[in-house]
Amino acid sequence: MIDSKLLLDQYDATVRRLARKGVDPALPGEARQLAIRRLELVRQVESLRQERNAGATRIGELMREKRQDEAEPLRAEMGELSSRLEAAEAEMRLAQDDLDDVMSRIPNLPADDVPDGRSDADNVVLRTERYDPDDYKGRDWEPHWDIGERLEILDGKRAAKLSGAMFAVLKGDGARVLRGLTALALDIHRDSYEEIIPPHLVRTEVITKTGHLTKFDTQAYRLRDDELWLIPTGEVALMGLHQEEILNEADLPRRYMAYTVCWRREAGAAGKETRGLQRLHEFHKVELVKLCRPEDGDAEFESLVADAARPLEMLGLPYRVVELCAGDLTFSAARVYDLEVYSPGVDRWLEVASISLVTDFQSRRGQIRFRREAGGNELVHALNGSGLATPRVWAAVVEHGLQLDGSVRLPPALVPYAGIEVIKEKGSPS
RNA sequence: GGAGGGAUGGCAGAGCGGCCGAAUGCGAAGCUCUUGAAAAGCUUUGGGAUGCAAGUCCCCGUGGGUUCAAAUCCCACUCCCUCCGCCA
Repeated sequence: MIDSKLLLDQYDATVRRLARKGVDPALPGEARQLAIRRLELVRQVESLRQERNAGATRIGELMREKRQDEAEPLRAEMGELSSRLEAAEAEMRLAQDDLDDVMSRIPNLPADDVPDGRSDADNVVLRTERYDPDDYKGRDWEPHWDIGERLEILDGKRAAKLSGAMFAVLKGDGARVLRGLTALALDIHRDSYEEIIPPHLVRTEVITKTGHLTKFDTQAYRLRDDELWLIPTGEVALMGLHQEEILNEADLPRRYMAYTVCWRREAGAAGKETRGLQRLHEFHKVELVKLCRPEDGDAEFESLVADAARPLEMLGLPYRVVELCAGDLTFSAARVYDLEVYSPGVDRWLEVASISLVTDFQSRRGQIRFRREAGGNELVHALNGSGLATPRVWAAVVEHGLQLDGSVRLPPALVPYAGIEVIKEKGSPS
């Protein structure tokens, strides 16, 4: 949620900033009217309450002085006032609910230096590392799902038998590669991020306040018999950690990482772009989250991008950094960089990490604050990014490792973690 | 799943329907004293809304109710703890 005061104090500028994200001005306009209405009602209610309190105190005094006869008429008067107050309070609550409802549909403001644009076509490639199209000419490349089935490390048929489309079964060396990737990622960040193993089921309240559950976002799976949700990303659990807390300024920044399973309903049919491990209902991910002071947000963002790129560097994968334009930013982000790895098997860039500067958008709803040493409490700024999203990185490692004899050579950095160097076809000579 | 107990400030822990945003203790911060430290003394020490400010208003797990007036009485819910059962 953005600060509703912005709609009262800096309306025009706010509408302009939201417009860059493609928000119809009618929405902030409606919110502004509701905010004004709420303020009027708050003032009205408070003055009525002041009157009531004064009257009640007076009655108390009269009672103590045994002046019943004087108290009685006042008491009748106060009864009447109280019912007026009750009505005003009910109206105020309604106005507050209406305002919250509209505010929850307004996305975060884009950072001012985010490029203009409407869709992913307007995103900006900031840099490309280790990619040369010539490297991929003159030989055949194979998509990871074919390699996986051939080497018997990925079993799409049985995954479908167990759970349906967009699920995966990894076997043998395939499973070891996944386990190795997560261990690698956790090790890389062990000195700068505190590792957390959170619950994978969270309360409605927690997932709502992270902005991952809204009226139009039904990504998350819900348990039938309990008021709990399967986390769609570790971010939900990590951001939930400090909800309703006031941290000390000296304790910031907080940097957390968590290796979790992520579940997403991914409403919409399976198809060409979801083959293999490209998009799954259930996958494993190492997530990075930071909470920091507002003034440190930009620097923390830059270092988070570097941290997210580090595993790709170590694995020797060609990747590029893409800055999302204002119109393509996610709902709660002020700035997003995507890391995309080149997949020779499908000849596409696949998003393997998304790093977001969320500013105070999530902490406002979750009430995650910090106490300034100079005095006063403020909302923390939050950032999140993938430390390593296993399925797509798994796919990239397998596709890039493909050798002319059909086997797959793992990147040297992964070897100690996976415990193997080359994945060969079963029964082939070793 | 069954039985009982509880929820008040950073923590512990009082709180007759009005003088209670709330005693007291601990913790923390500042100051005094001291060569320094400790000890002692003094002071400060929750969150939020509204307002230029003074102030006013709200918050004692959450939501309702009774009342002129609720931390205090009533109802519902949630969570936590203990014991029993089940269990990796």
